[in-house]
Amino acid sequence: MAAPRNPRPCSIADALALVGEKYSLLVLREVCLGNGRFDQLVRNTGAPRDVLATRLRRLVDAGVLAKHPYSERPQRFEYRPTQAGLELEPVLMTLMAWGDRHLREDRDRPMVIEHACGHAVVPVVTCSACGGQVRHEDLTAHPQAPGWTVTGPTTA
Amino acid sequence: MAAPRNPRPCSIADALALVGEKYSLLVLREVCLGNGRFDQLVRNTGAPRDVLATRLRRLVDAGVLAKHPYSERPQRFEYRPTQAGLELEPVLMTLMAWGDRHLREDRDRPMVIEHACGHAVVPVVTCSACGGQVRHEDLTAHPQAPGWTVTGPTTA
DNA sequence: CGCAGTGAGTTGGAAAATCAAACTGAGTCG
DNA sequence: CGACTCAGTTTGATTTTCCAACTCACTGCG
Repeated sequence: MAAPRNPRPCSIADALALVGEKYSLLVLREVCLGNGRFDQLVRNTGAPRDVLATRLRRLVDAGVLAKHPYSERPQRFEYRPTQAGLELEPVLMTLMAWGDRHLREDRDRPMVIEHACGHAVVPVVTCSACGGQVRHEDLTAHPQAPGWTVTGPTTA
Repeated sequence: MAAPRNPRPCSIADALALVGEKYSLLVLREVCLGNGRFDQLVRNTGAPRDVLATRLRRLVDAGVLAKHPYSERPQRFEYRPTQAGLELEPVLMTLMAWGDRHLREDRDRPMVIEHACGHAVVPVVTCSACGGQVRHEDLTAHPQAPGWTVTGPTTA
């Protein structure tokens, strides 16, 4: 009885519950750029210090970031991405490309990422099975949990 | 004057400012799945109704979603992704794959997306120039704005 | 007609998160 | 010693979120 809130079970939701809080992905961006110190993170993300401390704790606990000491004696740490953290970087790249494309008319992209091949990265999401692009019209969703359809739950 | 907070200028930040608020990407997920009606969105995302209304307004204003009437007289609408919205779907797919990989040990993925090629989508982010995978170790960042380095601003 | 029901929100107030600035504490530098 | 750095923590004030209840337009049903 009483279904308080049971939204669709989904790894997108799970992922966002972890890294979707305000500033978390900006922290990851900075950490991937090599700016892993607390005060750098404050400056570069704009996060309030207390919020940042909270986010960092969560991300470390979840295994997305790890703390690395860069100085004993005046004990100092630096945050770095774990393997899991690094694997989120393609998500950031794709999001950046989307922002560049849709949130800026002109060519004033504030940051360009260069790929090992020598070109500016323009990420394309592809299907690992066929190599083709992952586009909406080529996708069909198959919810595995009972009761969760894609055309509308209809509940009954 | 007084520089209150000027974080790094970046399209990731801009994109997140728009679609990074709680529930926004879940709304987009549902809308891409074809569940674009208000009450469906409430049920499937778990968002409070007032928050959902606020998010929908923003996403429509920003051109990520559009309102489509599916009934005159008892005026009823449905939200659908615009082209810009659809182009965010690959981001969702990549995020879902990350969640499947890192937030679940077993193979109980709650939703499987099938690609036109017949296989379950396992998205890979590639460089459009060379076709190679976009991985951290192959990337070099080039901030375009002055004062924003990748090894630490140093401010001075 | 009268009245329960649906869809798409809006309203009101309590609870939680965010924000800014000041503070702490270990330790170094001059 | 006194000033400074870094990595946070504390303290209140401000904003958001959350939830339940309510509205409004309209559609059946009997």
